[in-house]
Amino acid sequence: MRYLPGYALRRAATAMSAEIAERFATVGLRMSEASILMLIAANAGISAAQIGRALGIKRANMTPLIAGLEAQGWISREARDGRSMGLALTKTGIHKAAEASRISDEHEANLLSRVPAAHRDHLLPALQALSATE
Amino acid sequence: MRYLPGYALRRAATAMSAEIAERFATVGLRMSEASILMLIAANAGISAAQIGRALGIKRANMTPLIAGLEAQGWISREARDGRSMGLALTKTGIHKAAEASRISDEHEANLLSRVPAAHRDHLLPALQALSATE
DNA sequence: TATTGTTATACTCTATAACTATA
DNA sequence: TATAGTTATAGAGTATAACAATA
Repeated sequence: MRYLPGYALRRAATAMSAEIAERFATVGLRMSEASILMLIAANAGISAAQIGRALGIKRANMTPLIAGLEAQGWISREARDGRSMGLALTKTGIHKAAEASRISDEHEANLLSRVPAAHRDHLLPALQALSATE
Repeated sequence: MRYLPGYALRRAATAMSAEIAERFATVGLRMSEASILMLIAANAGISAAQIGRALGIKRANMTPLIAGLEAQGWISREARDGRSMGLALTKTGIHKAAEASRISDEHEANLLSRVPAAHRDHLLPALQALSATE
């Protein structure tokens, strides 16, 4: 069973997700929260719906996520127009997003270091071919 | 964000898992059920605890899975010793496992076909390096 | 003591449906 | 009509704790 690419893909993703989730947890973040903070850091004023589309999170599931980040004092919301809110990081949110970025970078570097050099440069393009929307 | 291997890994695994889940659903199977049926097909007499270890499913979560497969009439249980049960496929279970195998094979072939030829042979060893227990 | 199977429970992620307000 | 945000809800997957019976 281990020789099946699809199976190996799920196992590797599970293992790597568990690893970065554990790293994010050390600073009190879940993976979704860390991803959202980093996305807002790079795109101030982005809306919840736009984040959902970028990260593949349904609108209905964004609501409690955004509310939680706001309750922690990490993001602020300001009306863009009558129906959408622009999101931005607060001062502590900027710090939190920086922690998330540092952890993400460490994780990505660690991940790549575990792939034998002969295969390393092939991993990303292969994975991108699989998640390409047809 | 798309250029991060860890992120691409999660996205690819999510996309491929959704695809095979949809394929399995056409024959009334969930991914976990299909995996268990295929594992029993290749290892008659295996126990629930052994399956759990092989597939990364906790013992406590195996119980309702096995009960469901038995309720469908796909597997039978026979005492191996006083505390463990050997699992085997019934006649309809053999048919169901064969359907699962066919779907799995089709999915794996389709998956590989989507990876550019230059990267194809590198995917499996790269993924295996990531899920290797250290 | 360790393992098997079990029950109960809970958390996360994901999904759909329905609603209001606005573009 | 389509979009944004919200609420309620449900199904999976996964996790721990505890227990009885057995190895």
